[in-house]
Amino acid sequence: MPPKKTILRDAAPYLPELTLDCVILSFHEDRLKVLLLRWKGTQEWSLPGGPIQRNEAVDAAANRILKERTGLDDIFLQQFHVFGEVERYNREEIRHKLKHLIDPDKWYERAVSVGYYALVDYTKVTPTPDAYTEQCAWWDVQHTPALLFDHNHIIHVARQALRTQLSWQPIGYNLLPEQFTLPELQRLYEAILGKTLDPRNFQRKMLSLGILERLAERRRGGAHKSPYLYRFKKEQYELKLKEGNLFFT
Amino acid sequence: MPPKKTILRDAAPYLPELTLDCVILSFHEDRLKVLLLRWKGTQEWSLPGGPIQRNEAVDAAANRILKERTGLDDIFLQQFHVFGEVERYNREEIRHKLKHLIDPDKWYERAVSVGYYALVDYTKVTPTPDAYTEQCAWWDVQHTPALLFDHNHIIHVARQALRTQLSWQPIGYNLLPEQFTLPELQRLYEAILGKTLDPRNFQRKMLSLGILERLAERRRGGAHKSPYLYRFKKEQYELKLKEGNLFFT
DNA sequence: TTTTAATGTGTTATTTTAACATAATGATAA
DNA sequence: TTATCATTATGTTAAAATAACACATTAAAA
Repeated sequence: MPPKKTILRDAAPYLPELTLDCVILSFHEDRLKVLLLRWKGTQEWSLPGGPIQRNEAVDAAANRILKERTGLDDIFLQQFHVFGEVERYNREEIRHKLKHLIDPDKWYERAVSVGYYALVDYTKVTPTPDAYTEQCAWWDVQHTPALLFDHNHIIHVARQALRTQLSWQPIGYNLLPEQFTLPELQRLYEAILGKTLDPRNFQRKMLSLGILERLAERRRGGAHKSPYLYRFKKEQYELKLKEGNLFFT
Repeated sequence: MPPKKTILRDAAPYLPELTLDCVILSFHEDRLKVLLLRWKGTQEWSLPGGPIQRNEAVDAAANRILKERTGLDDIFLQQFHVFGEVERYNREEIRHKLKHLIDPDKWYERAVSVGYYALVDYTKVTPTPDAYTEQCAWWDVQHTPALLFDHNHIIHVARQALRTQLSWQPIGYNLLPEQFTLPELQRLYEAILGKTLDPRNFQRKMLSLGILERLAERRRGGAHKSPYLYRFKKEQYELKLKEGNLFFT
């Protein structure tokens, strides 16, 4: 491989050949949603992501991207996999689809990507495109379009990781608004686990963990019996997480 | 940051600023062991690891390093964390300690490292140093010396990951020789979990999983009642793993 | 006022776990 | 040759967790 444009690359503020991709998930109308970007002048979508600055921790870069795309700070963000294959995707195809947007030399190199997932409150996000894209929107994670790069695969791996980490991570805490009902929490767990749960057993188990506080209010407006509102007792929640005692089947 | 030696670096067969570190674990005399390297002309130890080739998958690089240090192929190898801090360790200190061995310019850059752990059969390993080191040896994971770089920290994180993944990974399968006794398997689990288990309950639970085959032979030579030998039923083991049903408390 | 479907609470049988006891074994020491 | 003793194998039981059920309550809509 001949050296090329080396001065330019090394002068760049970014680490070459290392990127990250963020699977930003939320929960809305009983569905898991993922935040996607549409590239300028195309109908092509991809995950948010990008390169890492030379003087920036990888975790910090993930937080920066999360902040830029959602407006949110201090959010649960978890690295879940490194995508380090040489031929992660068809680079020629990307070069063709995005040729009007990017420097072909810059994007033609093999890159390793660190995958992160973030769990955010749908109602608090302001989806914001980046310099290369013109639309940022939530997609039902079950019905994403064919994405650029290997991003469908990355989403798949993220969801697997989320399922196995469900017991050790503060998952409800970040995906739901501050106040929520038990049926809402149950539907979140069902969406992540991909199976239905018995509401009576779910309720008993959740409450027995001692991490929920029932409020005086109920959620009004539904067609039927109005459910109680709850919020997480933050200290107890984090205690349980440390103990690894939120295992859920 | 001024550009420097850019031609040289880009011509290099390795990805700049990306490395990997391997926490190679085995089990011997009831203790978890980790494979460490001693650097030439020093008393300084570190984990095996190194850079990734431009045309090489990151997983392939980990397998290459594992093979070079142990002689083993086709071994369970799991990436567990990306160490992406800017100041992972004191680079000045490393530069001083290893100044007789390395090009200071090359090693003075910030690097991101992908952490892997491997679980190997102690009896099958031939510890082999690399070009920079003159000794490769097993250390009790509880009593490692102060290591170079952030490698004590990497071992710590690897052990945490191993504990939480104990239920979903084929851990016994790789850490033990083909034939083993139930007390040996129990002591392995105790070493990983860091706590003692009740042998009666352990035995019943293990056997109830249906992944062990009892052999006619017993292990002779112990001072007391000779225990039965077992081996894993590979298909059943992998089935259980897929189901995520090896949870162990 | 009735209907309807979602919510909250309750019951029970089964399974799993935790805690504890004891018999069998086989080299070693007496 | 026999007794000793630590280790292994197997057994028992109470407590806890889980799974699979039934049913009363509620609030909007018909």
